[in-house]
Amino acid sequence: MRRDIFQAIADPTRRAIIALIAVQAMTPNALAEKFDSTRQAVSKHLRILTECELVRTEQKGREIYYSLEIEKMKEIDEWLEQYRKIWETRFDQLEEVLATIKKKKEEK
Amino acid sequence: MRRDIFQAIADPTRRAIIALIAVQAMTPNALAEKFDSTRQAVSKHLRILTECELVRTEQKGREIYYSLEIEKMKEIDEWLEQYRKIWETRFDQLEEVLATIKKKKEEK
DNA sequence: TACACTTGCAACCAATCGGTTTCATAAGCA
DNA sequence: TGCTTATGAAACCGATTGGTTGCAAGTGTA
Repeated sequence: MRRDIFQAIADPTRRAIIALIAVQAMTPNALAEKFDSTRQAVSKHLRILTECELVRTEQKGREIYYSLEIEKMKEIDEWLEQYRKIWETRFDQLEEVLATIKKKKEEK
Repeated sequence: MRRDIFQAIADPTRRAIIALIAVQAMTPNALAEKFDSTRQAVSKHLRILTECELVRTEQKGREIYYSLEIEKMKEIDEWLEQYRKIWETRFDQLEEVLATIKKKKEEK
């Protein structure tokens, strides 16, 4: 199935997983302990995260360590960029307005 | 129903709506013309966007203009901030490594 | 080899999602 | 006052989601 990073971060449990493995690599079992749901449910989330290349895996014996593919997170940042431009422009305009007000005040 | 901004941007049609109304306020009818689905489907998306306060509405006669609440988009930026820190740190570390390599080269 | 542990996958299920059609309401216009 | 236009809400539907249980495969260990 075609996975999308925006769909991946839509679920709060997956965002929590992302936050955890961003700090340090973790096994599915260790992750599952942090949540109320079963290990299999966490495993499903990890599969979704894997499908959209948000995580990296490293096998160590019979354990598999999952860690965050931070580069992929930049995709969200890139998407956000167009909107950041807008709010920065608005902020600049606001500053301009404030500066004008201040100037007028000083002229009085 | 409790709405979440991450859930709101998960759908590609909603992201397209966001992109359109970021540029200029639009009516549901005008928006629906841009998509293959019905006006009612677009209306549903607008309701979801409204529920999580991502859009602002302005009634003009019998038309309702929808525009983007850009401030709300900052929430995503704030969430992303923790990860931006990570990739910027990694980038700094990479720069450091490159600088060291360069230095060693020059010492030869 | 036998057993315990870690993991992924398949089957199933209730809830939600994104879409449709139908209908009700409100505003402009002849 | 009718008629058209713009919109939202409700009812319905198939697909998807997030969860479960059960099972199979691979790895470490006594």
